[in-house]
Amino acid sequence: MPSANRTPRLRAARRIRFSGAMHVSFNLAADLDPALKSAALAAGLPDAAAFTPEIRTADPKHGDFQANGTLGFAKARKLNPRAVAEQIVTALPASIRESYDVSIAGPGFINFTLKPAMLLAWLRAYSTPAALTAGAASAHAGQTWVVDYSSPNTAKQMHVGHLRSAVIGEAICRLLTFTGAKVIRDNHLGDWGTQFGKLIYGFKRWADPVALATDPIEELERIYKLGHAATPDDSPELDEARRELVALQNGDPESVALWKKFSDVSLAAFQQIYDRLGIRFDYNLGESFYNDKVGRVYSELLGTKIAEDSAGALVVFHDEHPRFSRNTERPNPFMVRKADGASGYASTDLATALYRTEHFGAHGIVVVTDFRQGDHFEQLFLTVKKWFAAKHYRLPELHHVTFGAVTGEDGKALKTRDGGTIKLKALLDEAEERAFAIVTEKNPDLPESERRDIARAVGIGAVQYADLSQNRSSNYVFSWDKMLALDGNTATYLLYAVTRLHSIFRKLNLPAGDTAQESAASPLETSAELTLARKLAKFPDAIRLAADSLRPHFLCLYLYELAGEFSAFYTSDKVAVDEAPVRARRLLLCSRTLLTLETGLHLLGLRTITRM
RNA sequence: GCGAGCGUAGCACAAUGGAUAGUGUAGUGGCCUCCGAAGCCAUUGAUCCGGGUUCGACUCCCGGCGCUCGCACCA
Repeated sequence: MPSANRTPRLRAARRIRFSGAMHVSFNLAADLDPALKSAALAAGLPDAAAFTPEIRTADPKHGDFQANGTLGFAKARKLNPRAVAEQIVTALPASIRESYDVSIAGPGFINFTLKPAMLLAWLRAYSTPAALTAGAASAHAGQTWVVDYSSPNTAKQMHVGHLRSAVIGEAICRLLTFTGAKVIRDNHLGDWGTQFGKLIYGFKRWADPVALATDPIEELERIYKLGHAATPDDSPELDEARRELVALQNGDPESVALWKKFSDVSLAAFQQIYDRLGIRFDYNLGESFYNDKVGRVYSELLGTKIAEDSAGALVVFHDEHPRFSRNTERPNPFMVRKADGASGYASTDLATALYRTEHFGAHGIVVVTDFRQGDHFEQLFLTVKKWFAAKHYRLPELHHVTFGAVTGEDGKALKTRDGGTIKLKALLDEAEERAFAIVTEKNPDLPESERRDIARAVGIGAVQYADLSQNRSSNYVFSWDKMLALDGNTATYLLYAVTRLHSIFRKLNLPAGDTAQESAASPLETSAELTLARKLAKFPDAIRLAADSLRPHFLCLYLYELAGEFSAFYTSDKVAVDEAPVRARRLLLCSRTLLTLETGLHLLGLRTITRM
């Protein structure tokens, strides 16, 4: 029987070469849509040109992908959906049949299950960070996106309410970069406005040089509170504070020097937080930067008759809109210039949108703030659209990424002016301390410096992940235990999976994610291997979902499930077995899982570690 | 008053109009002589109420109820 023995081996060898040479799409589901459309035409279905396959990733118990489109298509034409599905499936091109097991289920769903050989071909094709990046980079290739996030007020410490914008914004930046965009990170600081009159007023009276040297931002915050308390409405003190503001706006050297000092001190303090969160802005173009750019906004909005005078102020009504029309009980106009001639944040935001479009050539602008500013940004975007259309400026995509406010135990939003808010620095410190205690308990033999480093990654990661893993636009109540949880669907679980993977390669004395021995891999076989491989091949879908919707929690969910499949695989299938082909294919899975988890976690802004 | 967002097990969350609504945590019961138990396996438990659209609704529409927030010179 030598020939019978020989033939399959030859075929297998050819198969591998063939798989290596043929094009394997990064996003596998993308191949199904055109294939089903042409199958519908080839099957001669009535009105086949109108058929849309509606490809979705499927519940794993049904397969990898499913086509839902036959149901609606058949019903609308009084056809039997299962019969339609059968005609389409029969007409499917051979390439699809080679890659998938195809079945029809229930009322007419078409299910596609990737064949093990196709899974392996995909895993071989996307084996490096460069391959993943190249695969993902088509979505926003050649585009420039400006992301406006964090954006705290200067002269105040960041508190827990500032966390969400910073963490979500950074993850969005990384997702956009990964999908091919050139991203400009812009910190739109609140560094201009009436509060600086009060701050200078207070500074001149109560500044403590010693405190200013040791903890400047704390001292500035103290001074501002004093200044605010000392200048009640209609008081002569408030008039004095206003004079300070006018002096600043008129360029009085002493006032400008003070203002500059406040900004520098604040930025330095913010950067300490940003460093811990892995954030580095390209620009810190705060409101002050647009101070001399609002004049053009006024004249162009007036010239195009988009803005009008109302009670002495310059405002924009959107009469076609139910809420922003002048014809409502309590009109809510977009206030471009106040009656006293001063600019507000509407005018600086308009100037900002123009600057980002003209100077940065933005294709898209993303602003990350909590939902309370929803009306403002809706009005802003409506106004920008009319303005840019009237002046024939190119209109970028405008996105307001909202999220719920962080509230206290009473359900009320935390506010800076009230005492008792939790400082962001204190939160991060506490996170690291809790993580350090756990690391020390679990792994007391590691040197302290390494335990400290691990605690930073785990503790900060827990805080980041807590904010990223939920989509909710409703508020959430701040809780130390919730924010710093280290069990369950948390960063800890994902980092633990990463460290186990590193440990496997360490034990075998192979470089992390080693791919050298993969050619020896035998076909995927066990249930745990196949389940893990299927999950790995869904990475592109998770990226697409998260990047398209600007919702990082889709990526969190995917990574958590991937780590779960890995943990199950790790428990049931030993990697370091003696049979070389089995070991090779399991190491291939480990290598790819490590690559995917680390790539995904870095996209979320988390730092990964090799031991914990 | 007008409007927006939210309402899913005890608690905290998920579900791009699809199949038996998923997970964590807490509870219960198992699993370390064996690549790391910060883990794995099993199990109890839920869509605010009432209509509508759809072959199919947590999801879309209408009407209630509840919570949070926004509504002219603060940002």
